Amino acid sequence: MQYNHREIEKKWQKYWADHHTFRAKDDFDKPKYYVLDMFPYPSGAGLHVGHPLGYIASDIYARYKRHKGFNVLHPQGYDSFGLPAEQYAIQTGQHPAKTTEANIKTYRRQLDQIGFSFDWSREVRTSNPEYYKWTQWIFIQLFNSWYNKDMDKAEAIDTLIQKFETNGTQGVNAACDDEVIDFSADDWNSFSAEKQQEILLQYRLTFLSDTEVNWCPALGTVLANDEIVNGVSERGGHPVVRKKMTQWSMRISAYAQRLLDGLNTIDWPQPLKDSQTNWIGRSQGAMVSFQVDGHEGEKIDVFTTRPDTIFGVSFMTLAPEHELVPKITTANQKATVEAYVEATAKRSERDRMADVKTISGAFTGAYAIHPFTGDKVEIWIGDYVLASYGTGAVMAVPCGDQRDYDFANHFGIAIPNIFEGADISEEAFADKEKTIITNSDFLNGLSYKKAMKRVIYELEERGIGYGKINYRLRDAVFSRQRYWGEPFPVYYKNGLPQMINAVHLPIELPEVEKYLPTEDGRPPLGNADVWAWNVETNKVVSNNLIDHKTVFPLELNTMPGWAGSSQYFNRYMDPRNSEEIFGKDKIDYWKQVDLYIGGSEHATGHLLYARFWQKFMFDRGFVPVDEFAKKLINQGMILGTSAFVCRLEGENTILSAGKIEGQKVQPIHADVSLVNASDELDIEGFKQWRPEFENAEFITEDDGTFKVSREVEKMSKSKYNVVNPDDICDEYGADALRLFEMFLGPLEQSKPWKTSGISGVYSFLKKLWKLFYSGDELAISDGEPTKDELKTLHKTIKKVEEDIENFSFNTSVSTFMIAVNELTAQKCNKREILEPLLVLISPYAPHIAEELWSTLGHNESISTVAFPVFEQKHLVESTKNYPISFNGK
RNA sequence: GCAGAAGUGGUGGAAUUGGUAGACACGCUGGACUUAAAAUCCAGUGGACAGUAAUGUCCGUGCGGGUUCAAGUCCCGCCUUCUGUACCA
Repeated sequence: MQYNHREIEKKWQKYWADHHTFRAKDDFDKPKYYVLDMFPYPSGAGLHVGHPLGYIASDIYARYKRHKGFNVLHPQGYDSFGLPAEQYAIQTGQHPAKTTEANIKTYRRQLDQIGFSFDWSREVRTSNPEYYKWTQWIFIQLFNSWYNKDMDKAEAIDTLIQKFETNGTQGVNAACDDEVIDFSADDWNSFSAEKQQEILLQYRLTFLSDTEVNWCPALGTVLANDEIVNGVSERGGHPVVRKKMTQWSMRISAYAQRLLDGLNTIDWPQPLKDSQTNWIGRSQGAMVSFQVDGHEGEKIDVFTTRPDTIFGVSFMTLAPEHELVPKITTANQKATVEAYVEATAKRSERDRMADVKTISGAFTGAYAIHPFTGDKVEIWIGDYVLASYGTGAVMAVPCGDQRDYDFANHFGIAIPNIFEGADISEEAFADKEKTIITNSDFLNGLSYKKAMKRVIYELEERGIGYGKINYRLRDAVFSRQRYWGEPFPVYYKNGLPQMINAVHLPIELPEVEKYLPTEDGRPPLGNADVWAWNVETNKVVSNNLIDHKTVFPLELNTMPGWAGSSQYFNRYMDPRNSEEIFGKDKIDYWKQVDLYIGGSEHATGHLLYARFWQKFMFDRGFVPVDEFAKKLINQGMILGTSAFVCRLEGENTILSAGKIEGQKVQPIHADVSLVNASDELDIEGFKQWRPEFENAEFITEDDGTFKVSREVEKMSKSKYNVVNPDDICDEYGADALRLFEMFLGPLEQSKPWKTSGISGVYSFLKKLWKLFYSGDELAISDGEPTKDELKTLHKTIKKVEEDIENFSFNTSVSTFMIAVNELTAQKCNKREILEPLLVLISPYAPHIAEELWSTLGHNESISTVAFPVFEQKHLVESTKNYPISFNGK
């Protein structure tokens, strides 16, 4: 019998589906293991061979854990709300639900043919109302919570109301808006219900506020900071401008410190932790107030990480957008300042970033009073100070900060030196360790550390400042002006948001005529005719009925992409529960993801928000652990190996790779499917594919072949180097694809794909098959294995087990090859050797393992057969060559 | 600029703890089978030099130093590539 991958792979995929082989059981006595892939967005383009890399790795691990006796949860689903489907809807008028459904079908077919052991009975889709019901539910929980800094956790809003009722704001230590007012218990109790709601909104973990947002006119929506790359939208590369809008926000900043601390408790890659640490951006320093000379009551607050250098302040710089700028600018300087402010406003964010070197600014004519010396210091504006960070103002210490130094130099401002023994003639001195302060009154002679302590003490003593820890992390804007996302369970009464009672969820996305914003600039849901809430019937009703008494308008924004992906890992534990987001017994058993595999591009988006929601859910007692994923691995990218033909410049002559030396040529991408394993181009195929070269002259190598030159690039359609897993599965089979993807190299590294290499693993599978068959006959012996055969088996068990535990899947594939090569040489056909070998191989190449396992007479799937146990005694040698070394050789 | 990762044959990579560098594959070369090709199988394959040959000698893990009986691996200094991030006060 011949190895026929097409037949056996189909057969076993059907068997697994029919027998629900990979269904995770809620068998609470068994040890559990939860393996999860990052939520895929089902794009219209389908999968290329780079996408399944992580899925294959996680699948191997999941199957391995089943062999090891674990109850394995290995689910899959779709992050099915998102921009591309909506953009497509805008262009074609097709409902995004329809295209999403079609894309999911393609995705599912592609995933199925690779033989993954997913428990599809638990599939979730974020765009499914049964699922987003719980996304809306969590939103309501966030709305009904505040952050108690004294307890360092989120609490129900009721506990805050109690505090207000008994003591007012006295003793309340909460994460809240900046401009909250203080009041007594009596005040509170005399406030109108509306006023009380307005105040509470300033404390809730999700809240409405007028925020400066990143507005993308081309996409017609706001974008989160992590959705903007180099000042343009990540998707589409459209320009982004700042704009003030009323938006829902999430008070993630309340969790900044805990998000930072939690990183120490989880086994995630260091680069990923570093980028989260960076994004949170903790810095320790002090707030200092500077009075403005001649403007009674006006002060400039600055945050500084170097309060020890305060005696080196020789000017102040405000961001051009700073609110004080128009107030304090003198008549003399007005024209200059206004011109500068206007010029910076015009410069796009992108220009500002691209052009870091140019120093610009303007003097306001006003002066601030140095809080210690009482000296007058000039107040400047400059665009190197960002309005969005800190207070939008800095105390400039040119001798200790390079940007201040450059600014001072450029405008001829004095640079007083406050560092003992430091040379500041060329550049600023910023070495904290070597700092000794001088020319600084009470700080003279102190080191950085001592001076910090002392100056903060003085600032607090004199009431002009205080020590502070600042975070770069901003509260996350949670509203999107989009159609294809979760609707908010919110209606408006007198302009104040009201939560719909959770028992009436889900609030389903309404039908609209058009998916674009309305003509008067409201979000797409503004096009819906039936989008109002009746508080008596608790139903969504026609807009015509809005009377602001029993029928109210519903929220027009929808939630952002990360809403649905921030708790999906918990929902998988109990995905069909319609009473609760998940049962307590289920979450207590499955607890958290044990192994999470996905790309590093989610470092500061999904992975930060999901950790935030998990901590919130933990605080409120819904989940038992405050980190959702114990271990995380970032799989590397699979790159394409592009093929080029070279055309002689200005002529219609195309040269083979060996003929281009010394010639002026232009490289042209050739489709990789037209190139064979020896880099030879199918010239006729190429001519058909690019008819403009039909009459071109092809200069071949001396042996008559035409060779392309190759280069490793990102896999993309435009580079014609995309390889489709469908083709690979058809020609070589899923087992070969799985083995080859692992064989390419270490999981976490990026590596180039070259289809020619797959013949190696394919012939390995054929050799494995041949161990069982002699000609057409199954030839298996029940005889005693020899010493050598046992040695081969046991060293393979040892190595493969170590490899899987270390996620070193590439090396176990070579180990299999060595084992099969050795057993072939030994002419081994012993059941006692081949059966355990099949179990070893089955996580990697499950179809062939199942097929051979059943031909050995087993009626049950191999998937839960115990993993073979390594025995040291088989590796002991009877004779051994000892290498002897002289001088290390 | 900052942070992280990586530099090993023609190519992907292996060497998990400092102990025979290049496992396993791809490709290439030669051979068998075939009218021929594909497929399959067998042998060889880091470089240089010497020898008819078996074989031997030397050089070799980005570069320059160092530690050690012994370094791809450890230490110091540089170079290059990739990835992330950036006027963050």
